[in-house]
Amino acid sequence: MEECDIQTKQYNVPVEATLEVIGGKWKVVILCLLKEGTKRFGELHRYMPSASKKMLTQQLRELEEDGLVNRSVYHQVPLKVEYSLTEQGESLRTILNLMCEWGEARIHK
Amino acid sequence: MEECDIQTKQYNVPVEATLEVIGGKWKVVILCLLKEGTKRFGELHRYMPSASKKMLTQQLRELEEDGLVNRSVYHQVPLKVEYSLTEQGESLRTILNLMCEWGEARIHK
DNA sequence: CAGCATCCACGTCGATACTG
DNA sequence: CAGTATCGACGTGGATGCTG
Repeated sequence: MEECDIQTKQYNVPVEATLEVIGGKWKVVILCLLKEGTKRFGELHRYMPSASKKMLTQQLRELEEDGLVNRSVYHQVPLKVEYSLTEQGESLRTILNLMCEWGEARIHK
Repeated sequence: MEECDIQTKQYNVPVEATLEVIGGKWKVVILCLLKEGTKRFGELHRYMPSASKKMLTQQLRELEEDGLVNRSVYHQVPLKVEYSLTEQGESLRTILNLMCEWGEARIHK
């Protein structure tokens, strides 16, 4: 991705700005898991086994850069890293909840 | 994509079922445009010029197959095709509205 | 106008192996 | 445990030209 300055970038449809940060392949899934509480890397990975560690790391890094997710490292052995929603991430809670509910409704129909 | 039977497919996180149908690169943008009213193919294309006709067609077809979008063909010359939300598509309106608002808030912050 | 068919460059993503 | 590094296959998606 080249330049992505959200301030200068032009959008014909405002929702494109939203997709820019949560449009990644696994991002909404990650956010849905984190809205239930802080989680460690391996824990996230267990919930989404079809995402490789590489993918998971990549998506988490981007979410962190965009200010939606917090990353806390505990320098102990074995290493421990925890992920959680930032305030920005929390502001998506309503949307995430609705998306989850919509999915459930679609499965059980 | 191979088998995608939503009834038999297992999801660790229910939102995956949602992403299965609206996770495509341009689907949410299309749905956001259609929630404002019926639109023709060319009209949609004008609102999202960075999506090729091929891409737009592909995404519309998938949305149609998943029952979110209606396709009406008027056999006149020149040909006229209109797209609109189905009832299933309408059930996403709240989510789409919130996503748009969230995007606008992020742009103007 | 609203597509479809074809070709092909490019980037994404998985697999594997290694590290602090 | 939580990653990083590297390689290479594959699929996505752009460009172009044609059609009902």
